[in-house]
Amino acid sequence: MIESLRQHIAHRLGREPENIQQVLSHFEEIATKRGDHLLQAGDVCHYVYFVVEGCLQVYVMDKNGNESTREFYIEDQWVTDIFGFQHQSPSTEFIKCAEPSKLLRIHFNSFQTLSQQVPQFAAIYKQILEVSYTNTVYRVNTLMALDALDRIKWLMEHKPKIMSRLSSKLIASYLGISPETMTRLKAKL
Amino acid sequence: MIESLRQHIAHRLGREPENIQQVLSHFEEIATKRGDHLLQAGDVCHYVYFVVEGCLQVYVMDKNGNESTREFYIEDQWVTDIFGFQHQSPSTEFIKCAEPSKLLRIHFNSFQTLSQQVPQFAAIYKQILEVSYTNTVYRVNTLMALDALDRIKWLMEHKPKIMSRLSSKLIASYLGISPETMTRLKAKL
DNA sequence: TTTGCGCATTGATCTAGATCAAGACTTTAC
DNA sequence: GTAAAGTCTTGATCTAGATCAATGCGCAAA
Repeated sequence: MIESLRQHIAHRLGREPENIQQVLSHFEEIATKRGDHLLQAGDVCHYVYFVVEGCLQVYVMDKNGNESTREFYIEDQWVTDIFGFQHQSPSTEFIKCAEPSKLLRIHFNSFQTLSQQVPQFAAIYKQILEVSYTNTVYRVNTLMALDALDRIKWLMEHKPKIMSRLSSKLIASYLGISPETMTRLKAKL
Repeated sequence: MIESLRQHIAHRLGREPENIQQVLSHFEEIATKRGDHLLQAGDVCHYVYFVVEGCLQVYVMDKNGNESTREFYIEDQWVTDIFGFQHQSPSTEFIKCAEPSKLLRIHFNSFQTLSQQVPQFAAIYKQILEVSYTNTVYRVNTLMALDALDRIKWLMEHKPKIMSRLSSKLIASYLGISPETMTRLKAKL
């Protein structure tokens, strides 16, 4: 399990750093069932998660109690509530397992230590930030500029794994449409 | 004009770094009129801009030719099309001056040089990335989970400067609603 | 000072997508 | 294996917000 993180890091840096063992030693393995929550809105997020296997859903709850999914994270991706984690303040988001998952997690304290002491770790964090920011910018633009049908097409083209692995209901909550509309629009593809 | 960037950097780092002059020397001052474009979709974005005075609008065009504004940037903020800039690839976004503005810009080559050679510059860049990412995450969540009226209230509370400085039309394009709806909802506040 | 263009407002109408409801199907739990 | 719960689909209806159209109002250019 930790092996998959080792490879991820080596791949990101283009080589395996000499202090990789020090980095890996701060991570803890956990296994979850579908539906398990890793974070509830209002709680402080103490961890960054690395998905070894499975899928995590990050969402908020609207005033009618509907889930709006900001993002899904699958194998080889990093997940946290970035603001709440950095400031160790209550989160506005939920993190839930959309599939039974195998995860590695690193605690805030370890994260701080590694960021300061291991330049390679800081470098990876910067890379993750850039990719995450870039993705989120696209997310805003597709939400604003595309209608429901084009958002479905966008997802099929850009995130085919998400499209095929998850339930229509979850995908609808990611696309900002109701499950019924999802059904009807899929017929038009 | 460059003085404002000097202060911004000193403030971000908590002190004025000894090599500040080297950093500042890579920036070029430009002044713009309202409506000037700094980037057109399809072009490669060669610069990162620092807003000394004024306001920049970053937007995309939907298939009906409507502008969807991803973000407005005012004094003391950094602007670029992050993905296109980093990869020096054609942009999907436009950057336009929403007000006559005074800007400092740094070219991609200089940016690369400073990132590699000046740790303080890299540190500031990481800070900007974190803040930008955090803001964009909130943007996705407000777009998805709030209705039009609540998005207006959110903007008034969290970005009062934007709300009071810019035209209703521009604000509507940021909130993802039509100018007519904007007029009608403002009456309900 | 005039001309004209972009913006704001208001009213009338339209529509994409939501909501409500009901039946069939598929997982999950014991 | 059966009960219970969640999911998918289809139909009927509703609604938030878009679009179209007309008017008045700044404000910028000549």
